[in-house]
Amino acid sequence: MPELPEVEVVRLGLDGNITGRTLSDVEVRHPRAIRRHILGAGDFTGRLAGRKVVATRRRGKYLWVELSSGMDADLALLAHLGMSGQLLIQPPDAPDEKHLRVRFRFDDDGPELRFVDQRTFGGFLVDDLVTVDGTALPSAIAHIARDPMDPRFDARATVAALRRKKTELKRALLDQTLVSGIGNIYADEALWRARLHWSRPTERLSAAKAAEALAAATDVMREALGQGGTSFDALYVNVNGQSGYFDRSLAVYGQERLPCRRCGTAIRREPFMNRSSYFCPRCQRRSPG
DNA sequence: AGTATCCCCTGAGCGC
DNA sequence: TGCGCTCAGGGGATAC
Repeated sequence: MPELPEVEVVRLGLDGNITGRTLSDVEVRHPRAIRRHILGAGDFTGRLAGRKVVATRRRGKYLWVELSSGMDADLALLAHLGMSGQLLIQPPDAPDEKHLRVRFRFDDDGPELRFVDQRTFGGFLVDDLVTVDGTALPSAIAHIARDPMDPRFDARATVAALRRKKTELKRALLDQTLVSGIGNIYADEALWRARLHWSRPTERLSAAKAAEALAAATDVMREALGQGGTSFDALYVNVNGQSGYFDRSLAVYGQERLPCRRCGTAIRREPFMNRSSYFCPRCQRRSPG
């Protein structure tokens, strides 16, 4: 469940299901799921056993759980879902999923947490918390910018930073060190709302239009969160395996050849960074106008 | 230093 | 049927 709304849906599910519980056995079923934990599976499981989940957090598309650690320094279990990762709360006797990569058991023998990930782009690490700009973050994501749902997100500063870049607007919106949480779906939706073409050079963008694009991204992600996120298929589900409904509200993403909701022109798809950009060729011109 | 491309993986859908 | 190709809500590691 990759973009901000989907990750937040997962975080909320984790919060209600594992906060206050203590980890016991952790089973790493696929090494790629912990490839970013440099010290390996033994260290990973050893550092988690006996730790209690005290909070769940998110920045952009990353989420983590803060673990009580007694006398030690504060620790976090950091997760990224990649393209196809799911975090599921399951009864211990539920059959293993085909792509089960990590199983987290708790000392109450209650429902377990499972990481299921078809493409293995997602994964975990146990990390130290550091303070960056007044906020505690796992050190591995110290470079990730605040996302638009962060109370301390600075829209003006982000607009200024965006306009200092020399790149295409959509690349900037996807740059997680500039603003985090926006992915391919919500970038396209935001650009459509702001009537901007994905390839608009950032240096030729007024502050007002940059602010509009950013506000549109914020709005569309907030709306998507309200609908439980975007799911086209069973890959994108909450911790209980349920899909969100925002796919019904998408104006352009995945809508190639369908009429634009504003002007009726057929939505187009263009190659973009080995993926796609969807846009309305009439509402979203390459040049200002 | 900042930006752009490559690459990691599995599976679904399509044309032939 | 099966093969080969394209495509998929990501980001890090390199290359320029």
